[in-house]
Amino acid sequence: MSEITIKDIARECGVGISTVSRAINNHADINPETKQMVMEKIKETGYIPNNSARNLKRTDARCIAVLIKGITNPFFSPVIQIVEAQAQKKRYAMVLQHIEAYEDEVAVALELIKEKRLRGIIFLGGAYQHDPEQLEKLKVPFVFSTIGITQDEEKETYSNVAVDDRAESRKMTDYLLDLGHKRIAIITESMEAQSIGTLRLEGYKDALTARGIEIDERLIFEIKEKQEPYSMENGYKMAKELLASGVDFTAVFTIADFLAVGVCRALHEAGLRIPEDVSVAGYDGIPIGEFYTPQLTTIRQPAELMAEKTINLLFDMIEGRSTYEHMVFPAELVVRESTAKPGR
Amino acid sequence: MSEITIKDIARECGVGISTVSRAINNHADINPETKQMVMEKIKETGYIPNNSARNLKRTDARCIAVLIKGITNPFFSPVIQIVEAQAQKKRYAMVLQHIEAYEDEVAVALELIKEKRLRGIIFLGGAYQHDPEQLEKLKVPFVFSTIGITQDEEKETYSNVAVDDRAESRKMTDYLLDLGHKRIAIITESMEAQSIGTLRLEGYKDALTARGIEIDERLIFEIKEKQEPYSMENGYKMAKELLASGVDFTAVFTIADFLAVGVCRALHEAGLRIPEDVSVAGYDGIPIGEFYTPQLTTIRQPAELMAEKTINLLFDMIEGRSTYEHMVFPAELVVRESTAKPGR
DNA sequence: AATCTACTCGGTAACGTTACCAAGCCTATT
DNA sequence: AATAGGCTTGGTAACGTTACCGAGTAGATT
Repeated sequence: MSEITIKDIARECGVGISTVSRAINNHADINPETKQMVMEKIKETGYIPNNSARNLKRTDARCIAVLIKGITNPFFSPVIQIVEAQAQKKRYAMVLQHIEAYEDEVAVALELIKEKRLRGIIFLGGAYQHDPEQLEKLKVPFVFSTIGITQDEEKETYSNVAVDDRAESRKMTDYLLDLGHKRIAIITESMEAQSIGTLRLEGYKDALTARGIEIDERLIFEIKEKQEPYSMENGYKMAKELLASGVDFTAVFTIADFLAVGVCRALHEAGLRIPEDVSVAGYDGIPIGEFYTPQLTTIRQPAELMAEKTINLLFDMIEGRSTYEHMVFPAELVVRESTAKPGR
Repeated sequence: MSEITIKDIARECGVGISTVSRAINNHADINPETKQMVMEKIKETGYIPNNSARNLKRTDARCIAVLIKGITNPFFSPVIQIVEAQAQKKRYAMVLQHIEAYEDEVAVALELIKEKRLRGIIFLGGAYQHDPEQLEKLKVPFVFSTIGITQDEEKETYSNVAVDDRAESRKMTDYLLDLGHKRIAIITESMEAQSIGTLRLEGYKDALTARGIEIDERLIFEIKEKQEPYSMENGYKMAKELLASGVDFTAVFTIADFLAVGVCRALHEAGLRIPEDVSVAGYDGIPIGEFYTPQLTTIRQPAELMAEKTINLLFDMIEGRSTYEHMVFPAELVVRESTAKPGR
């Protein structure tokens, strides 16, 4: 049962273990013939180096991690792929760590750094506020991606790549207002979760107050569900609540496309036509929005571009070309079939 | 920059490193007071044990891995969550490894086993045929989940938890035939990929031949795309091809719900009504099918149940209560809005 | 008073690998 | 002929941790 080690290979080949190590790691100081002989033996025996031992000794481990909160979000999918591709190009390994909504991403990151010899971390999704002292402890370059930006000036201690959620949310709300909608319901995350949802709600409020429209709390629907807030099911449930409440509205803005899908279904079941009777707008720009009927009006985040900038920024930090940076990307208002002028 | 180690803790506490190790690992042979003192120091200094060193020495690592091909599949999401929860209950760590469609899952698994001291592996998605010799090398219990079952008797060498894709696919085809459809187009994966797509196509053919209907190759559309075959976009493209081909059909059966969504969109754009003009059926039972308009008729796999059985089976194997088993679960034909009697 | 047991604890040898140093051999240079 | 320097190679000391052995202390038993 005992595993085969580098020593076994060395013995079988009649060389020293240093030589085997050199063969494996593409070191310069080795005779090509010796190297080939060793490599053949390795392939023959099916030997695989023990990475724990490697990481223990090595000084130049090339490994980064991506920490994801909520793996279901299809928005992350291209991000992961791009990051992985770029990492591979730089000959870095990438580990993917999925964490639950209630877990503390920074604590998990700390463990991860020790375990692997991590050179960098990318955070996907999650809270936008962290204990600076905790972050300090990471001691490894890290980039928050898609976590929203705040107005705080103390944001100086970390890097992030994001969309200005508040401004983009306002953009969508302004668009709906421009269409002539006056009573816009919004379906958002629980305010307690310090996540992007909070910022998007702020943007909604900004737009209304800028036009002197009073904010009607009855139009704001908060999702209590903590586990997986951005789900179609939650959108469906909230829309049912909205309909049952009897409050007047001509448009629904959800802070995620998944929610919008659920809303559309609920409205459809209630016999309401979209967009003739009610307009529905989402946020994220996930693929389903393009193939749903009606196609969803949304705010599309430049996922691919952001992913590329994220990984590049991380490597810049790892290689000392940059300390930290804050990149804000413009998102795009994509007008499709689900929104129109109020019809009544 | 040097990391803080167990030695530092021992020195600071004025005890031996063995004592610190005992404190960390909840060993019995330690004075509760000493333990508390050490633990406080650890918390104070922010020390985190180096997992590489641990895994190198340890004999009882408690870690399993889940290997996923194609992370975007929402079908896997509940599976991962359930597996993780069960693992946690058993105090096992779980690592998630995402691999590309073209990668060899067994080879990746081999590396993973060495790196972490894996006690078991679960394969999600991927080919259903593997080199038995390669599998032999794993030397660690593993379970294939959702990879389809074959008729081969040489399947004796591994465990799997699956749905009888061929039979279920036939079930759907029979249902469409019973409705009165005679010309059913099928959108499937490339035959080269030895994946579930192949089995589902077989089921389709079974149903037709059983009724003496000749198989019309013009109704079979294979997705060439290797990267991410089960996408809405591919469904859309294939449906466009189907429409452009001018071949007659009254129903479309896709081997994945995502494909069905794309098909629906393409049909909608072509001015065809679902199900009045064309019936559309999917496979998988992902959430979007319930919230799409029209709601999709599909084959729903019991994902949660399968996940639970998978992880239980793996632990049975790890703990020696079982060697290997083949579990086949019945899937459910869910009839919803997207299918009806042919209308013409 | 002597022995025994239970409870603690420290020292040390691994675990499998890589980094580093020293040494051997050969060819080219002085 | 002697030295220098480039290629190769092997030996050995770490890396940070846990398993194991042995030993010390205290109270309980003979």
